[in-house]
Amino acid sequence: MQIQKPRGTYDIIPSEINKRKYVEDTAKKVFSNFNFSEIRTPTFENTQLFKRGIGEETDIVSKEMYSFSDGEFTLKPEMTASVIRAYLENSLYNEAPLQKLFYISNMFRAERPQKGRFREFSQFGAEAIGSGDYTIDVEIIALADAILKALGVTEFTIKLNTLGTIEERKVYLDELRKYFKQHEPVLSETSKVRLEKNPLRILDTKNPEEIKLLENAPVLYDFLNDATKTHFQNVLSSLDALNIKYEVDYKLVRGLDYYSHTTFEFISTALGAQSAILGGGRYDLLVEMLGGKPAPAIGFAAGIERILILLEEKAKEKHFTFPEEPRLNLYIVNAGLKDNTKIQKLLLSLRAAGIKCESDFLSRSVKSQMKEANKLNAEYTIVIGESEIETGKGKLKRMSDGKEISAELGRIYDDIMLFEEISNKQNAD
RNA sequence: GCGGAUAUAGCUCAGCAGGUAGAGCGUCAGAUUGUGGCUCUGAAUGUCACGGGUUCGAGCCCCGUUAUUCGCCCCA
Repeated sequence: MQIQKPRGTYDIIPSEINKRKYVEDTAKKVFSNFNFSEIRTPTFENTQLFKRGIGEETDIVSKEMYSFSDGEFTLKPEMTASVIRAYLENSLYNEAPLQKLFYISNMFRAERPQKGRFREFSQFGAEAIGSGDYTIDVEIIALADAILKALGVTEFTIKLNTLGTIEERKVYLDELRKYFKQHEPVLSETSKVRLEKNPLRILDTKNPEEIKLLENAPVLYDFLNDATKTHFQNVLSSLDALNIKYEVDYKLVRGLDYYSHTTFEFISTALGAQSAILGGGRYDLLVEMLGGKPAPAIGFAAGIERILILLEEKAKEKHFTFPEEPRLNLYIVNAGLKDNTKIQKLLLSLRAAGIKCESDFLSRSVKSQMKEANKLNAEYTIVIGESEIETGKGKLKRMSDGKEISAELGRIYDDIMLFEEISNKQNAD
């Protein structure tokens, strides 16, 4: 048996790489337009960072981490904790009061793979650290929205909620606990555990009986104070003004402990069980939890594989095409030269001039090389054999229409330019 | 961690009452002397996922393993 890739991982072969590049490049462009700066952090961190930053009781930390060296280190399961750690460790707060950071990176979670879920997966995301102003909430949501739209992803719904502050939530959680205690027999085993540790997450249940229970459960929003409500309403009215459509979902809770105030998810209608393509929210306490001077922050992360699934489906239905890699400019056919250093010399000078070019390395026939040039979608070909070497001249052929002009081997670059010029003129006439 | 489905050439798949495999696409090579795309001709490639069992005989039946996939949990 051959060795296979580990479960939940994938190879990106050359014929597929353009898709991923498209997503990454598009995201980068939009991040840059929003004046977010890229940050990169190590692939693994001290396990303690995630335990403190994400929360011991979360699924990610309690059962999905890839840890090694006796648990000392862990492959990063998400980026936010790492970014905050780097923000603190490099004292970025001293460089500017507001840091707008973005990342594109792979993550690791030991989950059971299924559609749109892998053990090694990629996210792009942003973190804005230093502002508690609602305007940055809007900026972050608008940024996420802009990237998806720039990518050509349109079939999604933005769901918004506010989780308030810890103090507000405390009061609410007591009420919620009381409510669920009354109905404890109906609760599932996992919900019973959550009742003790994090009752908020029961709101996230998919169990039909529990959903029924939720209808009469106390609603968090009723327990929030005016400042919190105003913050949230300001976010909503700004989004209205920006023409960004959303749905408020008071049952939207997120799986990570650090969220407060605004939270959101971008849900696709076309993805199956893993419908969230992007998620995020405000986390005003995380910086302090990780040992820094308190700083409010908000961020999001988007699943690249899930976005790719959506785009691939659109491409299949011809509603979308991925950009291709730049084509080969020139293929030099070796017509029986045993010593190919002359050709390689040519290749080198052309490549140095920015021409993407290729020749034969299999000693194949002229015909085969022409076929190869055609397969590679080369713009031009030139056949070089003994006589071309002697005369220093050859015939430059344009593959799109088969036209040829004579070219000097010493100045193929110029001849290609000349070719374009001549035919442009002809087209103009 | 728990359920369901699947596992035949690089890809998509066919195969049968159980008699040691086929198509299309792709790849490669040819169709007169050093020139592609269309067409035609030909070729290569499979321990039919792995291990065991039933049988005179298994890709096809049974068991196990592994992998893939969809779902539960949770998340991007």
